Amino acid sequence: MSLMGNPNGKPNGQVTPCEQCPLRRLPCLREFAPDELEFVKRFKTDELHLDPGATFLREGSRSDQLFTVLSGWAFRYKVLDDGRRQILNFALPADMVGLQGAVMDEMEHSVEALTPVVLCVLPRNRLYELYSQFPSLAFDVTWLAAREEQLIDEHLVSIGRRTALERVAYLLLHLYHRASELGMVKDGKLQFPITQQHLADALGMSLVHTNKTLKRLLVTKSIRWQGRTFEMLDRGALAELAGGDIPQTRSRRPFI
Amino acid sequence: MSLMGNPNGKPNGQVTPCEQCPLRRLPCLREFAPDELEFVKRFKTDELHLDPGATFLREGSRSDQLFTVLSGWAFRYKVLDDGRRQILNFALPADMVGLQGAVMDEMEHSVEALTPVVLCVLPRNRLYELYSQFPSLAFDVTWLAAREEQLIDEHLVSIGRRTALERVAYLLLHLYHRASELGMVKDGKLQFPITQQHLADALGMSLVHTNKTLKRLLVTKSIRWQGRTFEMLDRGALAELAGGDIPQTRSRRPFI
DNA sequence: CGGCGTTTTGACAGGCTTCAAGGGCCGTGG
DNA sequence: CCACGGCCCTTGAAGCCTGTCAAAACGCCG
Repeated sequence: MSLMGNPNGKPNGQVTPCEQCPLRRLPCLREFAPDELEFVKRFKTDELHLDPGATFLREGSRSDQLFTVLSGWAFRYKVLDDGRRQILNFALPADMVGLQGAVMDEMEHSVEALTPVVLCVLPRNRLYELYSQFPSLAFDVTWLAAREEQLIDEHLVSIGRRTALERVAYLLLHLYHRASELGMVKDGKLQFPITQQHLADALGMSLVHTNKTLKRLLVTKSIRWQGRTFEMLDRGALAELAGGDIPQTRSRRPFI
Repeated sequence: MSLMGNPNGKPNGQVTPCEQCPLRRLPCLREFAPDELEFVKRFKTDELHLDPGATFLREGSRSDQLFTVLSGWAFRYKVLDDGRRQILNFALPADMVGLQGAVMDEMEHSVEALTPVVLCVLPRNRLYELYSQFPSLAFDVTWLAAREEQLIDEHLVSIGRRTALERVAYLLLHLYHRASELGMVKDGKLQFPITQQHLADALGMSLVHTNKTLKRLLVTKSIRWQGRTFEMLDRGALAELAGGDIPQTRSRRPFI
């Protein structure tokens, strides 16, 4: 795999042992059984530290590995020939990235880091080994894939059928909700590494109109967003504007 | 599972033995190994025959089974409180439906038959058994999930970033392409069970504008669409209007 | 201080939705 | 056999929503 455009890609640095994986501390994630943990330890070949802006998976390329996000934000996207960009969704800690490339031929989308990102590296050619030896983990991979599809489905509804204001409100609510589950929210405040251009490209809107819509949202005082800090002031009001709150995931979420 | 609104749901009819499964005749699908076939035979508990319009998976409900489409067309969709509908994608033969519901808690979308549909019924509570005993089949399930996500990704790009004309052209090209792989096209002609309302709901456009855009497309003479028959006249021209042809799937596609 | 990426604002054109109404096709029932 | 209703397709008109163009303000960093 190449890390073009990433001045700071540091493969083979210190690899955090899985026992101390930051993800294992998260209450929203399920625990590994001892033998699973043992297997995953051997499965993790490397750790990657990326700078913001680094594209670590590229549309059209073949990837030899798949990743789990250990920390930081990233986003999946596709671009058309003339440069139009569509952000498909955002990847946060505990999200798996690159499964499509691992299962199929080549990547059909790219992934870029928004913040400094730490990735757990899993070798693509051993994925089948995981399926053979640990069906429970294989099931978890499927769980993760199914959940991601669910998120995209909801996103599709937004872009297809929601008004501009609803779209913005829903996406912000969605991201806040996910970050909150991961313990990234303190006092209703969240470090938010997204620009309005990202928002626009995710929502299928122009930058200008995104900005004006966001302004309309801000005067409702349901949220505050200054600099890189996002603050939830009135979740109920925001959910109202979004046309409904986020559906809860009941089952215990796996990670690998 | 309930089959509300389906006057003709015929469970427990004659179940086609897997050896004679119509899908196995398709050259685009991979073969089962003998022991896989043996297992799948025991895994298939039933066969469901549905009428057009039957909703066989419903948003918000728990489903005890997942399905493989053996024949016919269906579509996945979500509706907002006020009735706005978004079609997420279309399901054709060899597509798996309901995996989200089988892996997670409850369905986040509904699925409705467009034509008479025959479904292969697989019990949800035995999915883990499949994962334990046949990692190769488990891998196939993941493959199918990954591919579906890929299709939705592309759809998301359409809705978010393509013009109305490009959207219509791309979706028609996409459906034609898939139907073609499945041997449903003869002489460039295809039985097309979709109304303009379906197109509109899939593309996130109004019915009126979909109609007018379709008219613009028809005068290019790249396609013909009369009654229930769709005919491809100039695929190159259509691909041009769509802003690119469909990316080919290289790896041999599995089905279960 | 200068440069660059991001955020803001205004103006304007046109794409798209909505409202409205008519036509065609087909199955049902008188 | 014909009338009727339902569903789908079609078309026109009006106006809002949204994209594009342009320019300026802001904030951050070397």
